Amino acid sequence: MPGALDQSSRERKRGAILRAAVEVFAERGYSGARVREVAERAGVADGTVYLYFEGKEDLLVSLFEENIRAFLMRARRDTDDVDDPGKKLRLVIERHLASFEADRTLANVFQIELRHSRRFLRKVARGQVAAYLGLLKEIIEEGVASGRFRSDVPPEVAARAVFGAVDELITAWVLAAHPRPLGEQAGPLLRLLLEGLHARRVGGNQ
Amino acid sequence: MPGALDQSSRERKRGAILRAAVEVFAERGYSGARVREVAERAGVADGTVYLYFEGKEDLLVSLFEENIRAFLMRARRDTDDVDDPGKKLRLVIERHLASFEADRTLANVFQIELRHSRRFLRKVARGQVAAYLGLLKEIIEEGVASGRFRSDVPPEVAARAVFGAVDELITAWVLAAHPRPLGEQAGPLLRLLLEGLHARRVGGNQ
Amino acid sequence: MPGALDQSSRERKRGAILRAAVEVFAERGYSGARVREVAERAGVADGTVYLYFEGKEDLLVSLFEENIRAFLMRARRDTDDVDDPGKKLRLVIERHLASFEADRTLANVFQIELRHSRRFLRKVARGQVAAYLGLLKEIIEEGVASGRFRSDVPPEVAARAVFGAVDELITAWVLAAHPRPLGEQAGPLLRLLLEGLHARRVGGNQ
Amino acid sequence: MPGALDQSSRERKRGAILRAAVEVFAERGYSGARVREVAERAGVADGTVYLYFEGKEDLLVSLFEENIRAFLMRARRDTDDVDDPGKKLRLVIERHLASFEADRTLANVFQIELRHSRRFLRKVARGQVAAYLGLLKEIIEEGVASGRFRSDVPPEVAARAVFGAVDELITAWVLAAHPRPLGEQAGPLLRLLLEGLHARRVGGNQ
DNA sequence: TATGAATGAGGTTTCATTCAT
DNA sequence: GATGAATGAAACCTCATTCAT
Repeated sequence: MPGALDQSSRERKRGAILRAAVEVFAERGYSGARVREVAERAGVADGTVYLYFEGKEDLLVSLFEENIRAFLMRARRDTDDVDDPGKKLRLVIERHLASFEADRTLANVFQIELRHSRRFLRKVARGQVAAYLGLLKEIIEEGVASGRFRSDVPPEVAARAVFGAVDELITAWVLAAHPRPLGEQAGPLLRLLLEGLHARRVGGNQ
Repeated sequence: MPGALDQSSRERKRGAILRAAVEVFAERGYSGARVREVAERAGVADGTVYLYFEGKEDLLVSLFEENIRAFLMRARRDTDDVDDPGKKLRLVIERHLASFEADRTLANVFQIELRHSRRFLRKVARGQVAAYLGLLKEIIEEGVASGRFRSDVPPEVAARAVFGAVDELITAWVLAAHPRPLGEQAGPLLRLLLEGLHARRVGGNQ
Repeated sequence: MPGALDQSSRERKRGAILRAAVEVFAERGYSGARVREVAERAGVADGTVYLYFEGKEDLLVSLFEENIRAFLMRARRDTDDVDDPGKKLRLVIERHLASFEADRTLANVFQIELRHSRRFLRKVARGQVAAYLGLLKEIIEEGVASGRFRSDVPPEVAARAVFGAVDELITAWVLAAHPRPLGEQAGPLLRLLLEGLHARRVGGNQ
Repeated sequence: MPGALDQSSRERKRGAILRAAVEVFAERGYSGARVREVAERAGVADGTVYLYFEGKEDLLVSLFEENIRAFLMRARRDTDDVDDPGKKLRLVIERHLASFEADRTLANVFQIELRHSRRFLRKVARGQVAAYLGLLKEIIEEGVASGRFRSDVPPEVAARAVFGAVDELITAWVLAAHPRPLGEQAGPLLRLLLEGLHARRVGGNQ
């Protein structure tokens, strides 16, 4: 089958371009990034990028979708055979934080470059992020249904608040010159979200 | 002093340009916005914009700084003679939500365009946003000191989480086609942040 | 006569603007010079410059015309009661070199900024420079008529060559980081122009 | 290597752009010239100019450097096997005049546009023009060493004077509405430079 | 499939000049 | 006369994308 490229070779090249894109986006920002530089680092010609992706923005979209899809799969697997919704939330958030802590370059792109325009933000918000919010909401709904979570906070609002809190911690970590480990912040954050700010009387909190 | 402009006249024109800028940024996004269009809507010549601002970016910076400064002043005034830190938090967050709900166009610019690049995000994060986070942190520290807030969540982390949760709700509201009133969400959000997700037994919280 | 400005006051202001212009042109070059800076240094408002000059270019024209007119008057007075055309040439060239050596800032403007465009160069070439070339030509023609200068070099060509040689020495002096005094070069230059490069036998020239 | 351009094809396009640039600079002057017009005349897109040159100024620099380099090579070849320094000078000057007479458009650019700013003038003066002055100086030094040229005119000064005289004749020719052939002026000019203005006794000059 | 030369749209900013006061 | 705020034209260059080879 001359001329035809086997799947794995295609995938390998595609992956190389995507990895180069993460680097360049992280270093130069989305609008500062040149397609040419992505191509160079991936070891292909400018035009080749367009054989694998629709354009510069598609690079960002693909980057995002593929990573978040993988994250969601792992998150769902993590929580599948857990019953306690509080524990589920803990597992998801810990994975969320850990995923980014493991790759600050990628975190940079996710927390910052991904949000560079309204159009893009909308696209992102409606796609995989909505799925992630959906997962959070499901967990919270389960919690409410089982009576473990309070029912006077709409799961929709709670899910967003949880997401926002985690997201903000990560953004701060990405922007900081000398960030403190994200993992350290999971415990306090969960205490806050699950137990609230108020001090409890005797026997206190968790 | 012929030729010289009195202060109020200057301020009026400056304000007109700034308001035009909010509109254009909201409609077209920061990079899609043209200085010419801002000038047109403000009823001045292109060059006049540069008599009042250093450039396109300064338009965004000024917009941001001036609005957040005003917000912070009001927030501090709101809370100055309140003792209960929980109530303080409530007042600040309510004002935060209300400020944006009052001007969706401005909200759009704040939640989205202001974050269009890392450089800008950093600038923003270090300036007035840091001051806002500082206010939240102060309130939380007071709460911890008085024993009303739990001490096992570092105020730094709590402040960021609170900010992130509020910020995310606003962003969702800005992006939504048919958003539900932000004001409605203040109550549940505060319940979540102050009391936590966990249900309390009889006589519980609130 | 209220409202009317006496002549001397007008002249004083005009002179101040012109002097400021020389400085600014010398420092920033013609196209780099801002009318505003000229006005500032002269201590007047931007618009005032236009009450005394037609515009930026007229500043340069006036600068040039007035200086060269003065130079020509002095040169003619210097040579009026000299008979020897060789000596006349010497006096004119020495004054030319000395005039610039006395004011390097002005020299800078004359040798460089004055030539910034074809249109300007033409205007300059046809005006006072033509008068200067005319003076040189007259002297040479006298020399030819009196048999002291050779007749096989058209005075027109000779005048231009003389001017070009002097002009080039001055330009080099203006551009040099550590220039040698211009005065030193008058002697050798005149020997070359009057006697030529060829060595003479015994008792030769000079 | 699909997509790659062979050398000659590159050179052809580069040459076309350079030729177009000479025309446009000559017609409109450096600052009046638009890159777009250069591109149009060369039959390429605006952006293509930037694939071959760094920018508008590089167009002028390249123009200059390449032409003067070629001129210098020819001049050195012309004089290589000539002994008499007077004859050498004649050959160089004749070539200098002839080169420009052959291309008035190019002459225009060289005599006028090339000198449009101090920065540029310096760059030009330090590069290939310095090499040309060096050639003239060498010839004169040889003449002095061999006793044929007088030793009381520093070769440095003589070289500049010679250059200035030639340069001025060319500039006049470029600016003139109805110029007289440059070639005609070589003889008188050389007589002046080699023999001087003074008439010689019996048997005269040359 | 891969290449990379070519394309060409697109916009901020400066600054000489004007003119209402 | 003097001021200085306002005007608005004008153009270089970049870079995502295309397409002939």
